[in-house]
Amino acid sequence: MTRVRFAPSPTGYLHIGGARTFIFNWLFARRSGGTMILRIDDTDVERNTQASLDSIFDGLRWLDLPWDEEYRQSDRVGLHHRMAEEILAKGLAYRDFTPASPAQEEPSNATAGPWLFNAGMRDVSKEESDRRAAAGEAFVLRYKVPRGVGRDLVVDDLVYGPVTKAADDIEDFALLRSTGVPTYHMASCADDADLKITHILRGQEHLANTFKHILIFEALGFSLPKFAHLPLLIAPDGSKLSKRKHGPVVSVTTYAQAGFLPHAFVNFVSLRGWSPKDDREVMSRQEMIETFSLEGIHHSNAMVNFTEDDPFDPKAVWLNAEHIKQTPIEELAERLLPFASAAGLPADLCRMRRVAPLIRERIKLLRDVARVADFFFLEELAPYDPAELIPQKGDAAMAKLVLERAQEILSVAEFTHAGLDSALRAGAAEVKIKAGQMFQPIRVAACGRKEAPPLFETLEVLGRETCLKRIGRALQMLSA
RNA sequence: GGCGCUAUCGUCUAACGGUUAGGACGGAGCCCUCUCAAGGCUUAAAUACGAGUUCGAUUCUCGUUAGCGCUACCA
Repeated sequence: MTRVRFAPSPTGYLHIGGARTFIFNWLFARRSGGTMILRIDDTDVERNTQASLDSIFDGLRWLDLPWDEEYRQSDRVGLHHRMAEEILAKGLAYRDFTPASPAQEEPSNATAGPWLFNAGMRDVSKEESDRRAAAGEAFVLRYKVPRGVGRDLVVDDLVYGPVTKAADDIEDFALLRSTGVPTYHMASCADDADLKITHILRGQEHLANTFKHILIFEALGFSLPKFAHLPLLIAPDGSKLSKRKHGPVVSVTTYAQAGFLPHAFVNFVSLRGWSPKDDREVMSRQEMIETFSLEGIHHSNAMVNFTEDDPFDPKAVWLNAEHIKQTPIEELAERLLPFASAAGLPADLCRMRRVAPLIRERIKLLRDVARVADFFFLEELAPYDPAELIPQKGDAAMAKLVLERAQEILSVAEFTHAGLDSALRAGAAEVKIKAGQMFQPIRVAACGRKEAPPLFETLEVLGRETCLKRIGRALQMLSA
């Protein structure tokens, strides 16, 4: 039985890269009929925040890919300690009493060569080590990486193939901090083993850590899970996406708030670093589950494009538009409504159901509803330039003529697409102008701008009363 | 610095060792059209560099270069 997990640490909001790791795990689990586990890796007490935790849950719930089991590492420290003790008892770890030095935490100091271990500490006798520990001296528990025996470790990665690293190049990494809190490596491996995780799909930044994890599994006598590392998502500057460096543009919440459809986001993110290899791009959830496989995962990093003025990758926006076009009207209306309300429009679901079909292929993000459809909901049109009322190759007199004629027509015309179509075209013919010249002043009068959905449907939804009122207002503006 | 990973149009990607190196986004142009969209068509745009193996290399090997990641008592 396949068991996979997504294990975020609540040290920042959920970002695109994390979301993709979750999505790939989810897809892999669903594809294989396995179990998807969410595990909150909150061992870094210093940096954990409730806000981050909330952001992670908000983001994951928004994706709408439900998981099956949920754990929190802080509930399981007993287990981590037991396993760390076991490694120590087996003589595969040792206490390092070297005091923590801030200098050592700065990676920039490592230019002289790789740090591998603190000299002397590996060889402190068991008796002395026990005595100093019993006396209350602080220590870091470190894994005693086999040295000088020419041992090679190999990760048989499901994506990258066999990757080898000499044990001599691996530093004596920490298992327990001097505070007694288990490190990520310790806690993660202990939990993966205990939760019987079968496949670990995670970002490639962990590929190098995997050798340490193999050592831990080995020390504990557990069989290894399968590893599959994912190429990184990078920013336009080429660096790995990071909340600290790139800010809210990489946050899942930013996409949600802009009006991405959750599945469009999932679709977009899945296509960075994975390909169905058959040129398909717009895919349903079911299609993705059926198509997903580790074979399609690449080895090289994928870029997510965003700029100061445009936080969203054009491809993501395009995919969102495609999914919007495929969304049934009723569902679309429901999803649009909160965005209209948030923009301060007095929108209601009933009216939105009629507006949705008119804007469905005119919006790329749900929030566009406010920009594109405001005039459907506003009682009073926002001020606009009366010059807009003047048709192509026409003048103010023509605009006036058109609007007066429109007033007469719309007072009596049947307010349906067909009725308005024939009545307005006939009107244009009577005053001997082109249909386009007839339509523009009416459109601007009704919508307050030149760009709008097709005229007849628009008038129909607006209704006779509103149309006449707005045309009257436009006429006033022309004479003013 | 050490170790690891990677390298196809601007971006995402396709291509049993044999293709005019394909698709998509974005760009440009044309068509359609009551505006805006949507849609249709056309077009520009890539195998990082150098060797080797081979009848033949985007594909395999080596080197160079470049990028990224790891090198913490962060994950």
